Amino acid sequence: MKGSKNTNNDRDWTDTETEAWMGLVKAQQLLSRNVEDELKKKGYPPLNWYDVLWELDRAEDGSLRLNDLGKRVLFDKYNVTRIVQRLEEEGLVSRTQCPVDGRGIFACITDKGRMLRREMWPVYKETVKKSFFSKFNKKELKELKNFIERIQASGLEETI
Amino acid sequence: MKGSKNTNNDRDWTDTETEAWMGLVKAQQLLSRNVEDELKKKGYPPLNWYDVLWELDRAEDGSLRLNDLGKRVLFDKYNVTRIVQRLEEEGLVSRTQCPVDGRGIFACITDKGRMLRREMWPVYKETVKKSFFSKFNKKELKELKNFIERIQASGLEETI
DNA sequence: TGTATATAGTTGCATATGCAACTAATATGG
DNA sequence: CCATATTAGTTGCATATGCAACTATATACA
Repeated sequence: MKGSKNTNNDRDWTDTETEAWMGLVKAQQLLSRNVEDELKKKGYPPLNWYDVLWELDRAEDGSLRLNDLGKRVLFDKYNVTRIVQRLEEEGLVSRTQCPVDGRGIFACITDKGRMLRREMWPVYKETVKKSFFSKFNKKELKELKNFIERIQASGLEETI
Repeated sequence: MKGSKNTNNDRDWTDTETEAWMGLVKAQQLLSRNVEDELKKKGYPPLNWYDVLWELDRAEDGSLRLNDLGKRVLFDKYNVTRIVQRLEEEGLVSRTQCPVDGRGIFACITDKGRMLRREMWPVYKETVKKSFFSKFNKKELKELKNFIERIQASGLEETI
């Protein structure tokens, strides 16, 4: 009625599976939180903003349809509307009507936006490097990358 | 002035690093979202709740100090207060004063709470199995687990 | 012992997110 | 060309989260 491994007719995952899953979730949460905290500590905006700026910065002409942007950063459309609105208020992004599709709106990163992203980058970079990359050598990292890519590959289809 | 790899004096991460990092973040977000959606679709409460119930269910006596609980599920303390409050309103958890530490509060899972968790489990389980475990064989999974554990190990210290 | 400091938990207020209903524009199919 | 269904984006309202200030207990230490 007790024992250390209690309540276990849940034993339909192996320990390895459970640990892999839990590990993945916690690891990502921890790492993201580290970055988030670091940014906050230095007075920068949240990770969300960085992600959006980054996607825009690297996109053709520094701009994307809200729709596309949303897919890339994995935000729901109403959140895209809102974050872009906030970014616009800060002058980091501008919004323009799409000429060919009357429904479409482009978000376009401004110089100020590019600057900000560039300032945030070292903080981001160093944190991830310290708490993630530093744990692996080149070969391992490549293996890890390959593993992770396999998850994603089909994860995407699921969501469509 | 253009080219496909633009804006790149950010080249202080290798491609592998960038992809590993981005992959990790996106993969976890996608997977969690899949689970979340599946739960919602079947009329169950959010993943948050599941995580809390799970930690309590497997804990000694089905109860934990809010503080400990928070550490395990990676919530800030005010969010612990609140989620436990909501769970209590639903009769899934009860709160009791800690006898030895006057500041401490225990959250204790109720039978109803255990039941609910058990009902949610198959949904959770199947989703993760389908979108995660199914991509790997036993050996690979173990490797992946080991990788991930390495991140966590030190990630935790960072946050203390 | 008495004072200072740290820890556990809560709460008010501001902000962010989720949901569902809405507008406007495009695609589809007769 | 018209009626209908889709898609992009927005918005009001409810809920959840973050922050900072607060209470109460516990610990440290002079």
